[in-house]
Amino acid sequence: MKLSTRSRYGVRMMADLADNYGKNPVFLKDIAKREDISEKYLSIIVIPLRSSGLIQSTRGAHGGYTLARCPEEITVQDIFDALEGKICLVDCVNNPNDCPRVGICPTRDIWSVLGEKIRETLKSVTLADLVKTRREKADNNMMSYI
Amino acid sequence: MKLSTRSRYGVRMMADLADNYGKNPVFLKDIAKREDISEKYLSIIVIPLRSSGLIQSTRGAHGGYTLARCPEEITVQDIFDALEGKICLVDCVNNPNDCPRVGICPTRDIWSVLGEKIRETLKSVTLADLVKTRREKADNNMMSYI
DNA sequence: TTTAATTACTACTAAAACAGTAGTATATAT
DNA sequence: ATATATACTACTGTTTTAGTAGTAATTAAA
Repeated sequence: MKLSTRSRYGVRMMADLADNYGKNPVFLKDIAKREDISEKYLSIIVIPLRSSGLIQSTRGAHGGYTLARCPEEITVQDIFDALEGKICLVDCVNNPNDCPRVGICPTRDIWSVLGEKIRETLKSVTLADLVKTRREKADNNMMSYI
Repeated sequence: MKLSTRSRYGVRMMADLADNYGKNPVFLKDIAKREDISEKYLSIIVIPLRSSGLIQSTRGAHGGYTLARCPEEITVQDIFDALEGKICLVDCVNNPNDCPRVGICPTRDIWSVLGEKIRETLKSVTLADLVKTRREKADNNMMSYI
């Protein structure tokens, strides 16, 4: 079980946008530079984030991206939904009819519960939380130089 | 995020063994038939289960597999450990030195927490639990015929 | 109205992971 | 001896991942 770079980069991108919330639109180029991610790759990842309504874009010179809602109202779960589709560990959880063993299988329930726990956890973290820890970490780094 | 068939089949196989705990060793052939999984494939999956000490095997005619401990003392987490290695959603959680951004990255903490939640959940389910739900489901199926 | 800067979109590709299959070797009860 | 099991190694087709490449469309500003 590994997280895809797609999801991880997506969350980092969103955290970056959250850190710049309330300011001018942010260029993909700058996010890519700050987060050390290929701009081309980010330009693919950004599409589902936009089409799912989490961010807004402005084209052309002085364009860029901004969060569509405030950081408090966007959870990591929202980002996963946009980038991975509904997290579903096993098909039979969402499509019981696909598997003839559903009625007797004792393991299906675990995957269902586990998926729910994951969603729950991801839902409990907002972009505002991420910004907060990012700034705390930045402060700590500053302090270590003094 | 999908679970691999490897892990899922492994858990089903272990649940099957748990259901036969205390009896004679179980043939892979029979597990494969009952669980509707390729015997050849199971024969690969079974190896790490054995080498990690979760099951014992007897070779030759009248051979087969048995649980090495009682069903109450084997968790789904144990099975994942054997089949997937320690669940690690992102490398930087276990190997902080691999990523230069560890000191400032606000997302790493989430992956760490999420991994812990997953482990916690998987650890809370024992093979005995699985056997119990399996038998309950079997009973329900019986009832529906009356 | 041209130009530079930016997002939007489509297609392609190399590498890795996944899900198995095939075949042989080894052990053991009868 | 033989039939029946596990043990082990190597191979293979498919899918997913992690990108790259190139072009089109849009817009602010000179």
